[in-house]
Amino acid sequence: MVRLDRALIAGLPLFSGMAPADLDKVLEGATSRRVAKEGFIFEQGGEATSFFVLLDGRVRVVKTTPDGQQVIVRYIVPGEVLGIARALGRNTYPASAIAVVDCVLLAWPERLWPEFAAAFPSFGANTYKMIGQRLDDVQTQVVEMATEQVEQRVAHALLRLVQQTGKKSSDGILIDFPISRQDIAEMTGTTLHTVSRLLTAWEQKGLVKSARQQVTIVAPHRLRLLADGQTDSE
Amino acid sequence: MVRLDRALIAGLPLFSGMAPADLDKVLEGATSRRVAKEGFIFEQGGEATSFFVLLDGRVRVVKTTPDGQQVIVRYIVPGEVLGIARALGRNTYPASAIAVVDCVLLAWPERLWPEFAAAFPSFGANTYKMIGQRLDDVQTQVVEMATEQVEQRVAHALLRLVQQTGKKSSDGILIDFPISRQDIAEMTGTTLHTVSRLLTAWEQKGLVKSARQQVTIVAPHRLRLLADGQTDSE
DNA sequence: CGAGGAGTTGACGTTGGTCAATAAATGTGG
DNA sequence: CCACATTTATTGACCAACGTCAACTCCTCG
Repeated sequence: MVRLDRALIAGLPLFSGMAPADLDKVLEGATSRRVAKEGFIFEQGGEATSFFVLLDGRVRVVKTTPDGQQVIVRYIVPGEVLGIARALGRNTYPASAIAVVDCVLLAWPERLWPEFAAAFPSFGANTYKMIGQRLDDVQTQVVEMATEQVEQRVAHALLRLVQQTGKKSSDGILIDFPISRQDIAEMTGTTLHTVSRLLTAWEQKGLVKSARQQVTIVAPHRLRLLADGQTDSE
Repeated sequence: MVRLDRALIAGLPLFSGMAPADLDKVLEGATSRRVAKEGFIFEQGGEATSFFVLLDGRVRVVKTTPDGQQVIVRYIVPGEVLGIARALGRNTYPASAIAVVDCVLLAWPERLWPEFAAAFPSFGANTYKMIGQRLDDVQTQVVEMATEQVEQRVAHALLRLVQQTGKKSSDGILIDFPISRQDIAEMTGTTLHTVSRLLTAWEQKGLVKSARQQVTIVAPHRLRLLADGQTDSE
């Protein structure tokens, strides 16, 4: 068994404030896991056996309705936690997690969560913070969906992705993983057609550049104005 | 100072599993508070000083957008907790809480939350469960907003209210607090006009009965079918 | 009794979804 | 390396859901 290096997790918000020796103890319970692009990390409705930290890659968290429609709940970037269903009192996963690109994760059995929370005080506090942040995010999303037009919602979604995974490129800021029109539609509750039309319109105005499974934000500031409801007199 | 009786909180999920002596300790930090109908319990953006348990009444939790639009995030019924912002790492309230009818609450200074969590293990576990439930609720709401038509969303909202606060009456199940068309609209991201039209249509079909600030569900099962997308061939 | 809040309803217009056809890019097997 | 299938994206035509605007009624409270 390969010994995992504590440097892997030392910098993560969830483990911040913990002593090096404690980090080693945490790592004793962990196993590392690779998941190929488009592979499932866990599936909606499946028994919640493990929770994860993403070390490398991108993960898409998706909820599927009984009639098969999909909604992308969030994207996960390295350093974030996923699959903490049981820690929150559930014993099945409420959504599916899918590798957007090849991914590397650490996995722990769910039963260790309460042990960690009991043994390491900062772990518990960090958890509350993280969940609080997440609750906030999703509540903001509800407000957006209730009050904004599609154009604003899509703009907000792109800006959030840029914030999370933006990478400077020659043309502007690139969303650093493959993302289709369909994906954006599933994040914002619209259709790929409408997203396509919006992106081409924005491209003509010089706000974004897009290609197959790729979006670059050229003028973030102007996109933000649009997202916040400026009717963009042009 | 009036001594509060531990029976007030003994039955609540948040405090379940705690010893009577511990309940008394918890109550030592509490003060009771009355808020008149339409009064604010706390305000969005205000410094988070206290968290609360609702003992009697109904509370509406509302988020207001920069341009003044309102979204009703949830309704609180007796026994539930509200205002736990700081426990989740925030120091301002992310929404406003307004008494829908005259209310009685218990209030604790926010700084006691971590103390309770540290001193009483079941308190921490109960908190996780509660937050988990709430996260789940609001995520379900996002999925609904993304995939359903207005009619289904309104139906789901009413069914949820019935579940939470339904009271048997001669005509069916009454939503047991004053609720306007505007309120329902703010829960579902639509307009009072559309809600009004839906309710009159449903009333003609015998699904509901409505009056000023009052809704009674006559045929919950048929409303559920409608909510779940049966196009209701009639 | 008057005013303001809540609700209803009609007419109309717009947003954005549906349907359909086509093109471009990517992967696959021979 | 080419032919073909598949996935992704674009774009036009059409239309329905639902929001907007406006007028009016009814209830409740002071």
